[in-house]
Amino acid sequence: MLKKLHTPRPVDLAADGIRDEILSGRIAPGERLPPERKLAETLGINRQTLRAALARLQAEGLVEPRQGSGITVLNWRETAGVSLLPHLVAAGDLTLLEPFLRLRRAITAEIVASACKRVTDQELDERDQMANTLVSETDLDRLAKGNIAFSRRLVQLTENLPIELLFNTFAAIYASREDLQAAMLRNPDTLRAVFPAIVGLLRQRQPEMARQIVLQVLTSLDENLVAATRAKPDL
Amino acid sequence: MLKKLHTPRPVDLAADGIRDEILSGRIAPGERLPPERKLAETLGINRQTLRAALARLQAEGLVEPRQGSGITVLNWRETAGVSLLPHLVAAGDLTLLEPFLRLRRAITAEIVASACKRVTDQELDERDQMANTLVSETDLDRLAKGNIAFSRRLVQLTENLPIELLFNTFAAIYASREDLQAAMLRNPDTLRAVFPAIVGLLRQRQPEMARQIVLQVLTSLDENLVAATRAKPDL
DNA sequence: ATTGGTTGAATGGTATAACCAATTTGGAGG
DNA sequence: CCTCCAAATTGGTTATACCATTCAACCAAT
Repeated sequence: MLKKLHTPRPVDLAADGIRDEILSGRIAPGERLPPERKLAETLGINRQTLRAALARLQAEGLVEPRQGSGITVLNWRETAGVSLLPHLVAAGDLTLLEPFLRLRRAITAEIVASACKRVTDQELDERDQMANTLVSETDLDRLAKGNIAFSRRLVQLTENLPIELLFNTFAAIYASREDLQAAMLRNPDTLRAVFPAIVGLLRQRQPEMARQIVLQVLTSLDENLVAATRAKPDL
Repeated sequence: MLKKLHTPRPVDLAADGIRDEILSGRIAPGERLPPERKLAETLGINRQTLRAALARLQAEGLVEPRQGSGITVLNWRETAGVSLLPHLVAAGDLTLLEPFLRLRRAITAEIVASACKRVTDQELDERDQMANTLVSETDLDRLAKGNIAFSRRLVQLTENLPIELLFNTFAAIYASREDLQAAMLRNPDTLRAVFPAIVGLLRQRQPEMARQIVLQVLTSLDENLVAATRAKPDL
């Protein structure tokens, strides 16, 4: 049940390669990529395959082609969307961890606060049961999966589609780097303690108080995580 | 200086068409798209062009092709990223406004709180000057642009790349629907009053207090905006 | 010399056809 | 009924040609 390690596809190699050129700054914003025909020859792939790769980069907000003119490299810090985040963390930039966690806990606080307003008694019981199952979960892999599932259910409670989509991007980040998830599971007890705590907050139905508590608690947890990864840079 | 209204390109039409089919639910998650060859013929375009359109949808997390098997439609509520948001609001779903604003103000509060910790005296003076310019700005278009610029500068203060990227997505939404931005400018005075208020919060350098105030104020403003758009559904 | 339009090259967008690679399907053989 | 293999199905890639847009060089008229 290991990862597929099929021969990497040309389109993936091309997209990753060009993306790396842009993100590293070796191709500056405002510059233009070589013409497709030339670039394809350089990369040793067909022009159509190259175009497929370029389509991805365009969707990510890194480049903008213009017929007759060329393909200009955009200033991705001002044009790229959150979809770029998984690629950035995949590149291994550890300084992204702290900012990312900061964003995540702001969102999480909003989620819990919003859920406080909408949660029904039935939902409360279901989450309570789910939390009880998770606190006694010993298998770390299932604990991680349960964490995602619990969080997603919480998100769905808010009936906030934009937040749901943002959560999906977060989940994609975890998926792209298992080591990140592993780091979060370094001391599983703290994670296990989170679920009942959240249920307790939901039960009180005091949104703003819940928001502040979540912010406080997560800030403390995240600081530990950052410190731990700094000590062990193998993440 | 109007919009280019060149003949819409086949790849755009195809991508938008298929995306709409998926988002509207006419193609259910788990189902498979017709084979590329057949679908291309149906749409009256070439297979390569169709593949370019499919590449976008894949980047957005709507479909997942598998060689030999077919192209399966994903459950986009669980797989799509925030990059889908502009397309959703472009589709005209007004119920998205309130959730979106809720997310936006949670982020904004985090931005201001984070900026409180990092702002330098020099930055403070520059933002103060910028705010003073904006409060007396009468041209609505320039006010809107100044708003974006002011906000972006604030985001950059946080030195939080994930939040920067998220902000870019928000900016893309405004760009995709000018009417949304117009709605926010309906009573410009409230917007103009925001800039000095934020500078005042930065000056106090009390992050958590700033967060709560921003949340309170924006909640009030956003409620008015939602109510206004409900009254005038022309947004 | 400046302005204006024209022409041609450069470059991204689309079309057609063929072949490769992974998957699925269905029948032969046990 | 099960297993296994071969053919059909389907996405991935290559090759080639042509269309549409942009831009620069050039030329002519003022």
